[in-house]
Amino acid sequence: MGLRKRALFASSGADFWMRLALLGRLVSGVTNRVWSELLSTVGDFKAPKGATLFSPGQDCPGFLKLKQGCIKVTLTGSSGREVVLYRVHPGEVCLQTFTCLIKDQTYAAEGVVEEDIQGDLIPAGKFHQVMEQDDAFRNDVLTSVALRFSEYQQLIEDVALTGFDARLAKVLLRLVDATGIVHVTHTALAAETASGRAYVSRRLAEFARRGIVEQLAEGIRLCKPAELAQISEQK
Amino acid sequence: MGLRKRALFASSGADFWMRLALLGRLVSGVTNRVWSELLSTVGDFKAPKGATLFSPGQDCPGFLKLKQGCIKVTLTGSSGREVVLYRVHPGEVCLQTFTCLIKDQTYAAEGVVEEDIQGDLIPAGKFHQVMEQDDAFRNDVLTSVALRFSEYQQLIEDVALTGFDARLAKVLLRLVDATGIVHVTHTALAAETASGRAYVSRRLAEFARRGIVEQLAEGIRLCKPAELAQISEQK
DNA sequence: CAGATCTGGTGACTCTGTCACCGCGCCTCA
DNA sequence: TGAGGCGCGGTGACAGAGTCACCAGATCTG
Repeated sequence: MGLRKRALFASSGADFWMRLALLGRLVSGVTNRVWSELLSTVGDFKAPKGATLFSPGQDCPGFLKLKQGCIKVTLTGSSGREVVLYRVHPGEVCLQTFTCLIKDQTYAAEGVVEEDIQGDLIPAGKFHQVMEQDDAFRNDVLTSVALRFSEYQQLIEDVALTGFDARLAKVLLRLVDATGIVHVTHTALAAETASGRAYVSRRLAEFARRGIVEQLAEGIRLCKPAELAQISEQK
Repeated sequence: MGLRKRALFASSGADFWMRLALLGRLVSGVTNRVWSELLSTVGDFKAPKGATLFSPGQDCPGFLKLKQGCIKVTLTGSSGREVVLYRVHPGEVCLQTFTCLIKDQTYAAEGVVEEDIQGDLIPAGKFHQVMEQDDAFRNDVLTSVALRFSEYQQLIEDVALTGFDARLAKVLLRLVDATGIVHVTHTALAAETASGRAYVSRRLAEFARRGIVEQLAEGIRLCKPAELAQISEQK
Protein backbone atom coordinates (compact mmCIF):
# COMPACT_ATOMS: atom_id res chain seq x y z
CA MET A 1 0.00 0.00 0.00
CA GLY A 2 2.99 2.27 -0.53
CA LEU A 3 3.24 3.50 3.03
CA ARG A 4 6.95 3.03 3.52
CA LYS A 5 7.11 6.66 4.54
CA ARG A 6 5.51 5.83 7.87
CA ALA A 7 8.51 3.97 9.24
CA LEU A 8 10.78 6.72 8.00
CA PHE A 9 8.88 9.43 9.77
CA ALA A 10 8.46 7.37 12.89
CA SER A 11 12.19 7.00 13.24
CA SER A 12 12.90 10.64 12.53
CA GLY A 13 10.30 11.36 15.21
CA ALA A 14 12.13 9.18 17.68
CA ASP A 15 15.34 11.06 16.92
CA PHE A 16 13.64 14.33 17.57
CA TRP A 17 12.32 13.13 20.90
CA MET A 18 15.65 11.66 21.95
CA ARG A 19 17.44 14.89 21.19
CA LEU A 20 15.00 16.81 23.33
CA ALA A 21 15.17 14.34 26.18
CA LEU A 22 18.94 14.50 26.11
CA LEU A 23 18.91 18.26 26.03
CA GLY A 24 16.50 18.23 28.93
CA ARG A 25 18.80 16.17 31.06
CA LEU A 26 21.68 18.48 30.30
CA VAL A 27 19.66 21.48 31.33
CA SER A 28 17.76 20.34 34.38
CA GLY A 29 18.55 16.72 35.11
CA VAL A 30 14.83 15.97 35.37
CA THR A 31 13.36 14.54 32.20
CA ASN A 32 9.82 15.22 33.21
CA ARG A 33 10.14 19.00 33.43
CA VAL A 34 12.16 19.33 30.27
CA TRP A 35 9.61 21.03 28.17
CA SER A 36 8.61 23.84 30.39
CA GLU A 37 12.16 24.91 31.08
CA LEU A 38 13.22 24.37 27.55
CA LEU A 39 10.35 26.19 25.99
CA SER A 40 9.01 28.71 28.45
CA THR A 41 11.31 31.29 26.96
CA VAL A 42 10.51 30.30 23.40
CA GLY A 43 7.29 31.62 21.96
CA ASP A 44 7.72 29.93 18.63
CA PHE A 45 7.42 26.16 18.49
CA LYS A 46 7.93 23.62 15.72
CA ALA A 47 7.95 19.85 15.44
CA PRO A 48 8.21 17.47 12.47
CA LYS A 49 5.77 14.78 11.40
CA GLY A 50 6.08 11.67 13.54
CA ALA A 51 7.36 13.47 16.65
CA THR A 52 5.79 12.44 19.94
CA LEU A 53 4.69 15.65 21.63
CA PHE A 54 3.49 14.11 24.86
CA SER A 55 2.85 10.74 26.47
CA PRO A 56 0.76 9.64 29.47
CA GLY A 57 2.27 10.72 32.76
CA GLN A 58 4.26 13.65 31.40
CA ASP A 59 4.03 17.17 32.71
CA CYS A 60 2.52 19.79 30.48
CA PRO A 61 4.88 22.57 29.40
CA GLY A 62 2.20 25.04 28.44
CA PHE A 63 -0.57 25.84 26.06
CA LEU A 64 0.10 25.39 22.36
CA LYS A 65 -1.61 27.78 20.02
CA LEU A 66 -1.35 25.86 16.77
CA LYS A 67 -0.82 27.89 13.60
CA GLN A 68 -0.03 25.12 11.18
CA GLY A 69 -0.07 21.32 10.98
CA CYS A 70 -1.99 18.61 12.77
CA ILE A 71 -1.63 16.65 16.00
CA LYS A 72 -3.19 13.24 16.58
CA VAL A 73 -4.18 12.37 20.14
CA THR A 74 -4.60 8.71 21.04
CA LEU A 75 -5.27 6.45 23.99
CA THR A 76 -3.52 3.10 24.30
CA GLY A 77 -4.95 0.29 26.38
CA SER A 78 -2.98 -2.24 28.38
CA SER A 79 -3.59 -4.80 25.62
CA GLY A 80 -1.72 -2.51 23.24
CA ARG A 81 -4.86 -1.54 21.41
CA GLU A 82 -5.01 2.08 20.33
CA VAL A 83 -7.93 4.50 19.90
CA VAL A 84 -7.78 7.86 18.17
CA LEU A 85 -9.46 10.46 20.40
CA TYR A 86 -9.21 13.54 18.20
CA ARG A 87 -6.97 15.68 16.05
CA VAL A 88 -5.87 19.23 16.73
CA HIS A 89 -5.89 21.62 13.80
CA PRO A 90 -4.95 25.30 13.72
CA GLY A 91 -7.33 27.35 15.84
CA GLU A 92 -8.35 24.36 17.92
CA VAL A 93 -7.47 23.49 21.48
CA CYS A 94 -5.69 20.38 22.63
CA LEU A 95 -8.05 19.28 25.34
CA GLN A 96 -5.37 17.17 26.98
CA THR A 97 -3.25 20.23 27.41
CA PHE A 98 -6.13 22.33 28.65
CA THR A 99 -7.05 19.75 31.27
CA CYS A 100 -3.47 19.34 32.41
CA LEU A 101 -3.04 23.07 32.82
CA ILE A 102 -6.31 23.64 34.66
CA LYS A 103 -5.97 20.72 37.04
CA ASP A 104 -2.18 20.95 37.15
CA GLN A 105 -1.91 17.28 36.30
CA THR A 106 0.04 15.14 33.89
CA TYR A 107 -1.07 14.03 30.45
CA ALA A 108 -3.39 11.03 30.18
CA ALA A 109 -3.06 10.35 26.47
CA GLU A 110 -0.46 10.46 23.72
CA GLY A 111 0.05 13.22 21.18
CA VAL A 112 1.85 12.65 17.89
CA VAL A 113 2.50 15.14 15.10
CA GLU A 114 0.70 14.07 11.94
CA GLU A 115 1.69 17.02 9.78
CA ASP A 116 4.66 19.27 10.60
CA ILE A 117 3.44 21.76 13.15
CA GLN A 118 4.25 25.34 13.96
CA GLY A 119 2.72 27.54 16.62
CA ASP A 120 3.13 29.56 19.81
CA LEU A 121 3.77 27.85 23.10
CA ILE A 122 2.32 29.76 26.03
CA PRO A 123 3.92 28.74 29.35
CA ALA A 124 1.55 27.45 32.04
CA GLY A 125 1.81 30.54 34.25
CA LYS A 126 1.21 32.90 31.40
CA PHE A 127 -1.72 30.79 30.19
CA HIS A 128 -3.60 31.32 33.44
CA GLN A 129 -2.84 35.01 33.32
CA VAL A 130 -4.07 35.41 29.77
CA MET A 131 -7.19 33.38 30.55
CA GLU A 132 -8.03 35.86 33.28
CA GLN A 133 -7.30 39.05 31.42
CA ASP A 134 -8.00 38.49 27.76
CA ASP A 135 -11.72 38.07 27.12
CA ALA A 136 -11.29 37.18 23.47
CA PHE A 137 -8.65 34.57 24.19
CA ARG A 138 -10.75 33.03 26.93
CA ASN A 139 -13.77 32.90 24.69
CA ASP A 140 -11.80 31.22 21.94
CA VAL A 141 -10.49 28.61 24.33
CA LEU A 142 -13.85 27.93 25.96
CA THR A 143 -15.59 27.64 22.62
CA SER A 144 -12.97 25.24 21.41
CA VAL A 145 -13.22 23.22 24.63
CA ALA A 146 -16.98 23.00 24.29
CA LEU A 147 -16.60 21.86 20.70
CA ARG A 148 -14.13 19.20 21.72
CA PHE A 149 -16.58 17.96 24.28
CA SER A 150 -19.24 17.45 21.68
CA GLU A 151 -16.74 15.38 19.74
CA TYR A 152 -15.96 13.26 22.77
CA GLN A 153 -19.61 12.64 23.34
CA GLN A 154 -20.03 11.70 19.72
CA LEU A 155 -17.17 9.26 20.10
CA ILE A 156 -18.81 7.68 23.14
CA GLU A 157 -22.04 7.42 21.23
CA ASP A 158 -20.29 5.84 18.27
CA VAL A 159 -18.36 3.31 20.29
CA ALA A 160 -21.12 2.44 22.74
CA LEU A 161 -24.26 2.62 20.64
CA THR A 162 -23.25 2.19 17.02
CA GLY A 163 -22.46 -0.89 14.96
CA PHE A 164 -19.02 -1.42 13.51
CA ASP A 165 -19.93 -0.96 9.83
CA ALA A 166 -21.42 2.45 10.55
CA ARG A 167 -18.27 3.47 12.42
CA LEU A 168 -16.06 2.26 9.59
CA ALA A 169 -18.14 4.05 6.97
CA LYS A 170 -18.01 7.25 9.00
CA VAL A 171 -14.23 7.08 9.34
CA LEU A 172 -13.73 6.39 5.63
CA LEU A 173 -15.86 9.39 4.71
CA ARG A 174 -13.95 11.54 7.18
CA LEU A 175 -10.49 10.55 5.94
CA VAL A 176 -11.14 10.56 2.19
CA ASP A 177 -9.11 12.98 0.09
CA ALA A 178 -10.18 15.13 -2.85
CA THR A 179 -9.69 12.30 -5.36
CA GLY A 180 -11.96 9.92 -3.47
CA ILE A 181 -9.18 7.80 -2.00
CA VAL A 182 -8.39 7.05 1.66
CA HIS A 183 -4.62 6.75 2.16
CA VAL A 184 -4.56 4.78 5.39
CA THR A 185 -3.52 1.31 6.48
CA HIS A 186 -5.98 -1.19 7.93
CA THR A 187 -4.10 -0.92 11.20
CA ALA A 188 -4.74 2.82 11.31
CA LEU A 189 -8.41 2.26 10.50
CA ALA A 190 -8.57 -0.13 13.44
CA ALA A 191 -7.38 2.66 15.75
CA GLU A 192 -9.88 5.09 14.22
CA THR A 193 -12.77 2.68 14.68
CA ALA A 194 -11.66 1.46 18.13
CA SER A 195 -11.53 -2.05 16.76
CA GLY A 196 -9.10 -4.75 15.63
CA ARG A 197 -7.04 -4.85 12.47
CA ALA A 198 -8.23 -8.29 11.36
CA TYR A 199 -11.85 -7.31 11.64
CA VAL A 200 -11.30 -4.14 9.65
CA SER A 201 -9.74 -6.22 6.88
CA ARG A 202 -12.70 -8.55 6.85
CA ARG A 203 -15.39 -5.89 6.72
CA LEU A 204 -13.47 -3.89 4.15
CA ALA A 205 -13.28 -7.03 1.99
CA GLU A 206 -17.05 -7.34 2.36
CA PHE A 207 -17.52 -3.68 1.38
CA ALA A 208 -15.33 -4.36 -1.66
CA ARG A 209 -17.39 -7.45 -2.54
CA ARG A 210 -20.45 -5.21 -2.55
CA GLY A 211 -18.68 -2.73 -4.81
CA ILE A 212 -18.82 0.05 -2.23
CA VAL A 213 -15.05 0.42 -2.03
CA GLU A 214 -12.08 -0.76 -4.03
CA GLN A 215 -8.75 -1.63 -2.46
CA LEU A 216 -5.86 -0.28 -4.50
CA ALA A 217 -2.15 -0.04 -3.97
CA GLU A 218 -2.43 3.67 -3.11
CA GLY A 219 -5.28 3.20 -0.69
CA ILE A 220 -8.99 2.62 -0.55
CA ARG A 221 -11.16 4.15 -3.26
CA LEU A 222 -14.68 4.98 -2.19
CA CYS A 223 -16.81 3.94 -5.17
CA LYS A 224 -20.23 4.60 -3.67
CA PRO A 225 -19.98 7.39 -1.12
CA ALA A 226 -23.75 7.73 -0.96
CA GLU A 227 -24.13 4.12 0.06
CA LEU A 228 -21.38 4.58 2.64
CA ALA A 229 -23.18 7.60 4.06
CA GLN A 230 -26.28 5.49 4.38
CA ILE A 231 -24.39 2.73 6.18
CA SER A 232 -22.86 5.30 8.50
CA GLU A 233 -26.30 6.22 9.77
CA GLN A 234 -27.54 2.72 10.50
CA LYS A 235 -28.11 1.50 14.02
CA MET B 1 -35.91 -6.98 43.62
CA GLY B 2 -38.10 -4.60 45.56
CA LEU B 3 -37.72 -1.67 43.23
CA ARG B 4 -41.35 -0.86 42.80
CA LYS B 5 -40.56 2.69 43.85
CA ARG B 6 -38.96 3.35 40.49
CA ALA B 7 -42.20 3.30 38.58
CA LEU B 8 -43.76 5.53 41.17
CA PHE B 9 -41.10 8.16 40.91
CA ALA B 10 -40.97 7.94 37.16
CA SER B 11 -44.63 8.80 36.90
CA SER B 12 -44.40 11.62 39.42
CA GLY B 13 -41.48 12.89 37.34
CA ALA B 14 -43.60 12.88 34.22
CA ASP B 15 -46.27 14.89 36.04
CA PHE B 16 -43.70 17.47 37.04
CA TRP B 17 -42.49 17.82 33.48
CA MET B 18 -46.00 18.02 32.07
CA ARG B 19 -46.97 20.74 34.48
CA LEU B 20 -43.95 22.77 33.48
CA ALA B 21 -44.53 22.27 29.78
CA LEU B 22 -48.13 23.34 30.20
CA LEU B 23 -47.15 26.37 32.19
CA GLY B 24 -44.63 27.24 29.52
CA ARG B 25 -47.25 27.23 26.81
CA LEU B 26 -49.44 29.49 28.87
CA VAL B 27 -46.63 31.94 29.36
CA SER B 28 -44.87 32.09 26.02
CA GLY B 29 -46.51 29.73 23.60
CA VAL B 30 -43.12 28.24 22.72
CA THR B 31 -42.32 25.10 24.63
CA ASN B 32 -38.66 25.24 23.87
CA ARG B 33 -37.94 28.52 25.62
CA VAL B 34 -40.03 27.78 28.65
CA TRP B 35 -37.29 27.33 31.11
CA SER B 36 -35.36 30.51 30.60
CA GLU B 37 -38.45 32.68 30.82
CA LEU B 38 -39.87 30.73 33.67
CA LEU B 39 -36.74 30.61 35.70
CA SER B 40 -34.57 33.56 34.79
CA THR B 41 -36.17 35.51 37.58
CA VAL B 42 -35.94 32.64 40.03
CA GLY B 43 -32.58 32.12 41.68
CA ASP B 44 -33.73 29.14 43.66
CA PHE B 45 -34.49 25.92 41.84
CA LYS B 46 -35.87 22.57 42.93
CA ALA B 47 -36.95 19.34 41.26
CA PRO B 48 -38.06 15.96 42.59
CA LYS B 49 -36.55 12.56 41.94
CA GLY B 50 -37.53 11.22 38.53
CA ALA B 51 -38.03 14.63 36.91
CA THR B 52 -36.57 15.05 33.44
CA LEU B 53 -34.49 18.23 33.55
CA PHE B 54 -33.53 18.31 29.92
CA SER B 55 -33.71 16.21 26.76
CA PRO B 56 -31.79 16.28 23.47
CA GLY B 57 -32.72 19.25 21.32
CA GLN B 58 -33.92 21.50 24.12
CA ASP B 59 -32.64 24.96 24.80
CA CYS B 60 -30.61 25.53 27.92
CA PRO B 61 -32.20 27.88 30.45
CA GLY B 62 -29.04 28.66 32.35
CA PHE B 63 -26.34 27.33 34.56
CA LEU B 64 -27.38 25.26 37.55
CA LYS B 65 -25.26 25.55 40.64
CA LEU B 66 -26.29 22.40 42.47
CA LYS B 67 -26.47 22.56 46.26
CA GLN B 68 -28.17 19.28 46.97
CA GLY B 69 -29.19 16.07 45.21
CA CYS B 70 -27.96 14.26 42.14
CA ILE B 71 -28.59 14.42 38.39
CA LYS B 72 -27.99 11.52 36.02
CA VAL B 73 -27.01 12.38 32.46
CA THR B 74 -27.54 9.75 29.77
CA LEU B 75 -27.31 9.24 26.04
CA THR B 76 -29.89 7.17 24.18
CA GLY B 77 -29.12 5.58 20.83
CA SER B 78 -31.56 5.10 17.99
CA SER B 79 -31.88 1.45 18.98
CA GLY B 80 -33.24 2.58 22.35
CA ARG B 81 -30.11 1.58 24.18
CA GLU B 82 -29.03 3.94 26.94
CA VAL B 83 -25.62 4.85 28.32
CA VAL B 84 -24.96 6.73 31.54
CA LEU B 85 -22.47 9.51 30.83
CA TYR B 86 -22.01 10.95 34.31
CA ARG B 87 -23.74 12.19 37.43
CA VAL B 88 -23.77 15.75 38.74
CA HIS B 89 -23.30 16.18 42.48
CA PRO B 90 -23.21 19.39 44.50
CA GLY B 91 -20.20 21.49 43.56
CA GLU B 92 -19.90 19.83 40.17
CA VAL B 93 -20.71 21.18 36.73
CA CYS B 94 -23.21 19.74 34.32
CA LEU B 95 -21.06 19.55 31.24
CA GLN B 96 -24.06 19.43 28.96
CA THR B 97 -25.21 22.73 30.32
CA PHE B 98 -21.75 24.27 30.13
CA THR B 99 -21.36 23.21 26.50
CA CYS B 100 -24.81 24.48 25.59
CA LEU B 101 -24.19 27.85 27.17
CA ILE B 102 -20.76 28.36 25.65
CA LYS B 103 -21.71 27.30 22.15
CA ASP B 104 -25.25 28.60 22.45
CA GLN B 105 -26.61 25.26 21.33
CA THR B 106 -29.27 22.81 22.43
CA TYR B 107 -28.76 19.85 24.72
CA ALA B 108 -27.38 16.64 23.22
CA ALA B 109 -28.17 14.28 26.10
CA GLU B 110 -30.84 13.67 28.69
CA GLY B 111 -30.75 14.75 32.35
CA VAL B 112 -32.88 13.11 35.00
CA VAL B 113 -33.05 13.88 38.72
CA GLU B 114 -31.84 10.88 40.70
CA GLU B 115 -32.15 12.44 44.15
CA ASP B 116 -34.32 15.51 44.83
CA ILE B 117 -32.29 18.50 43.83
CA GLN B 118 -32.01 22.06 45.02
CA GLY B 119 -29.73 24.82 43.78
CA ASP B 120 -29.34 28.19 42.10
CA LEU B 121 -30.16 28.65 38.46
CA ILE B 122 -28.03 31.30 36.80
CA PRO B 123 -29.59 32.60 33.56
CA ALA B 124 -27.48 32.29 30.42
CA GLY B 125 -26.70 35.98 30.12
CA LYS B 126 -25.68 36.30 33.72
CA PHE B 127 -23.54 33.16 33.43
CA HIS B 128 -21.35 34.74 30.77
CA GLN B 129 -21.08 37.89 32.81
CA VAL B 130 -20.05 36.06 35.97
CA MET B 131 -17.56 33.95 34.03
CA GLU B 132 -15.89 37.13 32.88
CA GLN B 133 -15.84 38.97 36.13
CA ASP B 134 -15.60 36.48 38.96
CA ASP B 135 -12.19 34.78 39.00
CA ALA B 136 -13.13 32.31 41.72
CA PHE B 137 -16.33 31.26 39.99
CA ARG B 138 -14.54 30.83 36.69
CA ASN B 139 -11.83 28.76 38.30
CA ASP B 140 -14.40 26.52 39.95
CA VAL B 141 -16.19 25.98 36.69
CA LEU B 142 -13.04 25.33 34.71
CA THR B 143 -11.70 22.90 37.28
CA SER B 144 -14.96 21.04 37.27
CA VAL B 145 -15.01 20.98 33.49
CA ALA B 146 -11.50 19.60 33.40
CA LEU B 147 -12.48 16.92 35.90
CA ARG B 148 -15.50 15.98 33.86
CA PHE B 149 -13.32 15.70 30.84
CA SER B 150 -11.11 13.15 32.57
CA GLU B 151 -14.21 11.14 33.35
CA TYR B 152 -15.29 11.21 29.73
CA GLN B 153 -11.92 9.98 28.64
CA GLN B 154 -12.06 7.23 31.23
CA LEU B 155 -15.44 6.24 29.87
CA ILE B 156 -14.08 6.05 26.34
CA GLU B 157 -11.18 3.98 27.59
CA ASP B 158 -13.54 1.65 29.45
CA VAL B 159 -15.94 1.17 26.59
CA ALA B 160 -13.35 0.94 23.82
CA LEU B 161 -10.46 -0.86 25.46
CA THR B 162 -11.82 -2.77 28.44
CA GLY B 163 -13.59 -6.11 28.67
CA PHE B 164 -17.15 -6.32 29.89
CA ASP B 165 -16.45 -8.08 33.18
CA ALA B 166 -14.03 -5.39 34.23
CA ARG B 167 -16.59 -2.72 33.39
CA LEU B 168 -19.28 -4.53 35.35
CA ALA B 169 -17.03 -4.99 38.35
CA LYS B 170 -16.10 -1.32 38.28
CA VAL B 171 -19.73 -0.24 38.20
CA LEU B 172 -20.70 -2.56 41.05
CA LEU B 173 -17.90 -1.19 43.22
CA ARG B 174 -18.94 2.36 42.35
CA LEU B 175 -22.62 1.89 43.17
CA VAL B 176 -22.32 -0.22 46.31
CA ASP B 177 -23.75 1.23 49.52
CA ALA B 178 -22.36 1.14 53.07
CA THR B 179 -23.81 -2.30 53.78
CA GLY B 180 -22.16 -3.90 50.75
CA ILE B 181 -25.28 -4.06 48.63
CA VAL B 182 -25.95 -2.58 45.19
CA HIS B 183 -29.61 -1.51 44.89
CA VAL B 184 -29.92 -1.45 41.14
CA THR B 185 -31.78 -3.42 38.48
CA HIS B 186 -30.01 -5.37 35.78
CA THR B 187 -31.48 -2.95 33.27
CA ALA B 188 -29.83 -0.03 35.06
CA LEU B 189 -26.53 -1.92 35.17
CA ALA B 190 -26.80 -2.41 31.42
CA ALA B 191 -26.97 1.38 30.96
CA GLU B 192 -24.03 1.86 33.32
CA THR B 193 -21.90 -0.65 31.46
CA ALA B 194 -23.02 0.44 28.00
CA SER B 195 -24.21 -3.06 27.35
CA GLY B 196 -27.37 -5.17 27.09
CA ARG B 197 -29.63 -6.30 29.92
CA ALA B 198 -29.56 -9.99 29.00
CA TYR B 199 -25.79 -10.06 28.96
CA VAL B 200 -25.59 -8.36 32.35
CA SER B 201 -27.91 -11.04 33.78
CA ARG B 202 -25.71 -13.76 32.37
CA ARG B 203 -22.42 -12.42 33.65
CA LEU B 204 -23.92 -11.61 37.02
CA ALA B 205 -25.13 -15.21 37.25
CA GLU B 206 -21.59 -16.30 36.48
CA PHE B 207 -20.20 -13.98 39.18
CA ALA B 208 -22.74 -15.51 41.58
CA ARG B 209 -21.67 -19.02 40.57
CA ARG B 210 -18.13 -18.08 41.50
CA GLY B 211 -19.34 -16.73 44.85
CA ILE B 212 -18.21 -13.19 44.07
CA VAL B 213 -21.71 -11.72 44.40
CA GLU B 214 -25.05 -12.90 45.72
CA GLN B 215 -28.35 -11.86 44.17
CA LEU B 216 -30.91 -11.01 46.83
CA ALA B 217 -34.37 -9.50 46.78
CA GLU B 218 -33.00 -6.13 47.96
CA GLY B 219 -30.20 -6.07 45.44
CA ILE B 220 -26.78 -7.50 44.72
CA ARG B 221 -24.50 -8.25 47.68
CA LEU B 222 -20.81 -8.00 46.91
CA CYS B 223 -19.30 -10.96 48.76
CA LYS B 224 -15.73 -10.63 47.56
CA PRO B 225 -14.98 -6.98 46.83
CA ALA B 226 -11.28 -7.68 46.60
CA GLU B 227 -11.83 -10.17 43.82
CA LEU B 228 -14.13 -7.70 42.07
CA ALA B 229 -11.45 -5.03 42.29
CA GLN B 230 -9.04 -7.44 40.68
CA ILE B 231 -11.47 -8.22 37.87
CA SER B 232 -12.03 -4.50 37.33
CA GLU B 233 -8.36 -4.08 36.45
CA GLN B 234 -8.11 -6.86 33.93
CA LYS B 235 -7.66 -6.21 30.27
C1' DC C 1 -59.25 -11.49 40.98
C1' DA C 2 -57.62 -9.98 36.01
C1' DG C 3 -54.62 -7.28 33.67
C1' DA C 4 -50.68 -4.36 33.16
C1' DT C 5 -46.02 -3.65 34.09
C1' DC C 6 -41.49 -4.35 35.58
C1' DT C 7 -38.06 -7.60 36.40
C1' DG C 8 -34.90 -11.36 35.64
C1' DG C 9 -33.58 -16.20 33.42
C1' DT C 10 -32.56 -18.74 29.29
C1' DG C 11 -31.79 -20.85 24.52
C1' DA C 12 -30.34 -19.82 20.17
C1' DC C 13 -28.72 -17.00 17.49
C1' DT C 14 -25.53 -12.95 15.21
C1' DC C 15 -22.05 -9.63 15.45
C1' DT C 16 -17.37 -8.34 17.03
C1' DG C 17 -12.88 -9.13 18.09
C1' DT C 18 -8.65 -12.21 18.74
C1' DC C 19 -5.00 -15.32 17.75
C1' DA C 20 -2.08 -17.57 14.92
C1' DC C 21 -0.23 -18.25 10.71
C1' DC C 22 0.45 -17.26 5.82
C1' DG C 23 2.36 -14.70 1.77
C1' DC C 24 3.77 -10.43 -0.30
C1' DG C 25 6.65 -6.43 -1.10
C1' DC C 26 10.15 -3.44 0.42
C1' DC C 27 14.18 -2.22 2.92
C1' DT C 28 18.84 -3.12 4.84
C1' DC C 29 23.16 -4.81 5.05
C1' DA C 30 26.72 -7.98 4.68
C1' DT D 1 22.65 -9.78 -4.85
C1' DG D 2 20.64 -12.71 -1.85
C1' DA D 3 19.20 -13.53 3.08
C1' DG D 4 16.79 -11.71 6.72
C1' DG D 5 13.73 -8.38 8.87
C1' DC D 6 9.56 -6.05 9.00
C1' DG D 7 5.25 -3.81 8.00
C1' DC D 8 1.16 -4.89 5.72
C1' DG D 9 -2.94 -7.45 4.70
C1' DG D 10 -5.79 -12.08 4.10
C1' DT D 11 -7.92 -15.98 6.40
C1' DG D 12 -9.52 -20.01 9.42
C1' DA D 13 -10.82 -21.09 13.85
C1' DC D 14 -12.21 -19.59 17.98
C1' DA D 15 -13.81 -16.66 22.05
C1' DG D 16 -16.23 -12.73 23.77
C1' DA D 17 -20.15 -9.61 23.53
C1' DG D 18 -24.69 -8.45 22.46
C1' DT D 19 -29.62 -9.51 20.62
C1' DC D 20 -34.02 -11.49 20.24
C1' DA D 21 -37.79 -13.89 21.69
C1' DC D 22 -40.10 -16.01 25.08
C1' DC D 23 -40.97 -17.49 29.77
C1' DA D 24 -42.10 -16.88 34.78
C1' DG D 25 -42.48 -14.45 39.10
C1' DA D 26 -43.51 -10.12 41.72
C1' DT D 27 -46.10 -6.00 42.41
C1' DC D 28 -49.32 -2.70 41.66
C1' DT D 29 -54.00 -1.13 39.98
C1' DG D 30 -58.59 -1.18 39.61
